[in-house]
Amino acid sequence: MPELPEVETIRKGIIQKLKNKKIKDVEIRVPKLFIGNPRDIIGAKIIDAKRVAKILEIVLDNGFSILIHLKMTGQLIYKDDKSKAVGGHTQKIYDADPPHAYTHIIYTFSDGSHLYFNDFRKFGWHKVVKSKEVIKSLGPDKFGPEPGTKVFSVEYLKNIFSKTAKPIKLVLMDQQKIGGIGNIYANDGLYIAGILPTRSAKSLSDQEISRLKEAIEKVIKLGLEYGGSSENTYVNIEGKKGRYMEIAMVYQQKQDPKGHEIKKIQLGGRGTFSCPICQK
DNA sequence: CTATCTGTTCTGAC
DNA sequence: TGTCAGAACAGATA
Repeated sequence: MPELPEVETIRKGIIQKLKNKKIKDVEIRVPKLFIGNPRDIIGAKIIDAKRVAKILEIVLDNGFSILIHLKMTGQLIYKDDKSKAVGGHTQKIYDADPPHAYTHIIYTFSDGSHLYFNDFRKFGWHKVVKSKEVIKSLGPDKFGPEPGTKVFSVEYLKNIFSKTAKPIKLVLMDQQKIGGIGNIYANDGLYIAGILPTRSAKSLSDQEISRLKEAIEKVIKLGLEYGGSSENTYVNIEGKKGRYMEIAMVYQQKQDPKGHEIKKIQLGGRGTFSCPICQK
């Protein structure tokens, strides 16, 4: 599932492809993944797409929004009647042209085009809520500031880090404290900053915190530039993969860019990668 | 075949 | 109230 750069890439795609489209119908094949009343969105027009951390919000012209979380393996793929979403020859069903066995929700627009939601693990969800109640429905204090915003300052980080002895990597991935960072960018961000993922958050010096802030913002920016990471199933709205993994420094790598051997451990149940030479 | 991974986050036990 | 394993699910990989 996407992290901030992946979701942001999809958000841009939605604006590009879906703006001003009218929802004619929605087919819900797996009811548990769709929360809310489909009647609230049928006949409405898409006017905007926003993002809260890793959650997408599709804004409609009738006062409702569709919130979408893709979790680990969710995909949103847009197809008009003539285009093929996924080019070329594919062996796996999951990479095939939707709809297929893992397509769980299908939006049909009045011009005959479709938006397909695929998710083979079925962790993701769609939820219809009033646009005004988006924050309320997600939980007002559930998302910390996002990298790249004014609130995401060295001062803010100093404050939250000083309060916990947990490994720094877990704090970076805690959505309540910081919004949008997942496993890939946490690993690579710490590498760029030269800080070991296991370090206790409160042990970071002011200088390290400032380095970490810059590193996180840099790695998120790289993710955006490369259209996200496609280690496994992530694709953008046109069904294309992102290229961040081509430049990933430690995440899922055997060696860092300098040829040092990377050490892999488990931290909070997640694969954690670091270079014992470059990170202290 | 078995064990262990996987871009996330919520829940329930202690 | 904080922390942590396990759950939700369906593969792929060694």
